[in-house]
Amino acid sequence: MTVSRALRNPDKVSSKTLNKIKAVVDRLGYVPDPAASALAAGKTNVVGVIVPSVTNNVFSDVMRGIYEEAEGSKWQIQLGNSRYSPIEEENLVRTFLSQKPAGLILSGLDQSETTENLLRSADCRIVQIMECGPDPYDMMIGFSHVEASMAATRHLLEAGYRRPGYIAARLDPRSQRRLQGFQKVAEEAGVFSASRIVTTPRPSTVTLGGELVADLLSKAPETDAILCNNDDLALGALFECQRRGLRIPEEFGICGFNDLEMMAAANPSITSVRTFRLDMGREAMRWMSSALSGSEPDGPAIDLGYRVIPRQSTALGTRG
Amino acid sequence: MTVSRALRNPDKVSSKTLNKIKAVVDRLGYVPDPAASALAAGKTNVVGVIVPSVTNNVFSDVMRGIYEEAEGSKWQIQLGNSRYSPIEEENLVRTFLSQKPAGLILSGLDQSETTENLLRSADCRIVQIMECGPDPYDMMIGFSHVEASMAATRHLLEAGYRRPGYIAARLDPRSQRRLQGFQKVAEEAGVFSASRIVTTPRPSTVTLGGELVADLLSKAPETDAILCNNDDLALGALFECQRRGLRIPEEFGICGFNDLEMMAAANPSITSVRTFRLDMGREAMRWMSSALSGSEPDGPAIDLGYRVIPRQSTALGTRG
DNA sequence: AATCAAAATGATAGCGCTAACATTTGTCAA
DNA sequence: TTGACAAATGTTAGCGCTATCATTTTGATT
Repeated sequence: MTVSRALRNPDKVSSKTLNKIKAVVDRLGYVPDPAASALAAGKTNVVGVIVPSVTNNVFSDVMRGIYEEAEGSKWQIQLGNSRYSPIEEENLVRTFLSQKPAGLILSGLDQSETTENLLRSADCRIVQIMECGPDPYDMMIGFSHVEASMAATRHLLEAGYRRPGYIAARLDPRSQRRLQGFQKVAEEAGVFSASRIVTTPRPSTVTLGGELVADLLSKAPETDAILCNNDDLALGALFECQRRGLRIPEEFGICGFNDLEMMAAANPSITSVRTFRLDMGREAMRWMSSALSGSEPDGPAIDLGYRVIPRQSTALGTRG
Repeated sequence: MTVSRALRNPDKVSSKTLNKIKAVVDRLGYVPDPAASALAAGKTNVVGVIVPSVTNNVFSDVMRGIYEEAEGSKWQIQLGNSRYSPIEEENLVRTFLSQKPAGLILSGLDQSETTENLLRSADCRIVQIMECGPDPYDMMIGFSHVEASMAATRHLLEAGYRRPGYIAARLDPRSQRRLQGFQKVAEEAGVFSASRIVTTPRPSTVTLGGELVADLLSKAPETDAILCNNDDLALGALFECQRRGLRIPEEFGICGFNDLEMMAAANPSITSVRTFRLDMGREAMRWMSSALSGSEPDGPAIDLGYRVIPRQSTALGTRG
């Protein structure tokens, strides 16, 4: 028993015995069995993380933030990949909960009803990431996708573009909201046209960005700028425009979303909406840690915001 | 006991009782406690995966392959991020092994001595990925980085370039071997110059690709082509060359490594060495599954190879 | 030295499952 | 009907920890 204490709570044990124990542990190469510990204590040090994709740059940044912050702490990250499917998400939540995790970090607001019930009655701390919205399960860290894309659309209009389009691949709920933001601002400015929206259920790639732009230009050749649902599409769009000899930004403006590192390096550099993915991961894990160690975070939710980063690809030079 | 059997091994139980049990399980919402199971059985369904980076495109493809193949099986993936550090890798191996995993998938051949000892005496199946080499712990799936970069270098020479350079960021062991391959072929062809090699310990980004090319061109302005340690650098190099007005491929050839999807979409499209990352992940997990269910794979190791994909960025048109 | 509270350590039971073996039930041939 | 054997089910113990409470030790105070 004293050994158990020494290993989990060293300051509850006198330094003399502590040293003795350490020596023996070293000599024997003893490592506690987490399964036995979990069984006896009825809880684990596992923090489950559920993301819709492990390939996507956006989520890999978030994950890196989480891993960085968990590094060196007692919390053990376990990753689940829901592949954008609410059903797989539900299964993952169930699996994770059966492990009596200390906490759960998951993306978005759009869980299935069953998942929601599971989570509301779950005996662990929960951080929702990627979005801000009402009625969090517990804690929430994200930003408003609607507002972010509204700001991007306004930027296009302020830059002087008058016939903006939108391209998007696989429309997950967050992408939907970004499209809504675009539509709202475009309508308010009287420049909205449904024919300038091109989407596909296929997952987004750079190549697809080119194809979507090609589609868009054949359907609505008057289009003078696009807001892209993400940066991969934006890069593909840039390449396609260059192949067509369209001058950017003079004849055609391009704005991405997320501001991946490559956007600044492109030629011309590409305007994008910066989102704070690494910070989101870090903050989510930091909140989780402090909640688990008893100190409640300030509020139930934090909005990390966004920032439109104007670059050459929309630098038309004329104003409204 | 019959319930335990019914849940793990349904065909050891009569269909009558099985149905009864299923009904009750459903009604009660019973979910087995994995910790208790692990403790009693002395083993788990966990397959630990250790990768050096979760952000890197290369590893995220591999991970996706692993997740796809594990999907629906009883094996539970647990991911560890060693962040290119042998010490963190050692800790992860220790942590994973304390969980009595069914298997371990890890990258590369360059474990620390302690890690190697841990793994050699580990009571679980092991698949090494990313590289092929001698003396596997257990199973091995990868390709030869030396040969792949040798082929890429030969491609540059055959395309007609005569003063090839090499740029690389953070030189992990696999990158080192790629550089060696370049050097070997270049030396054999009598076109090697150490001044045309530019490296940095910083992690690679698109921006960095531009900076490295700028460095290279100021140190060795005669350079007429580069082999890039990865595709991010290649893309950055392309942009930087375009900014400088260097005509590609006529004045400067660019070859990447990995053949990320965006290489084909770029303008001009970028030559790269295709590696089979998704397949590597899938095969690794497939081998793991079959090894764990008793059917041994054919051999201890498989070489997935590579393929140079010539594109516009090296299409000089002249031949050696 | 005697007293007492606080700190440190120890004893016991049990977490929920499964391995191993024991027992019961079912099936078929003689 | 009986015995022999396989299939199905049941019994028991214990996996390696930790919660809880009991006991001992320590150290400060009278």
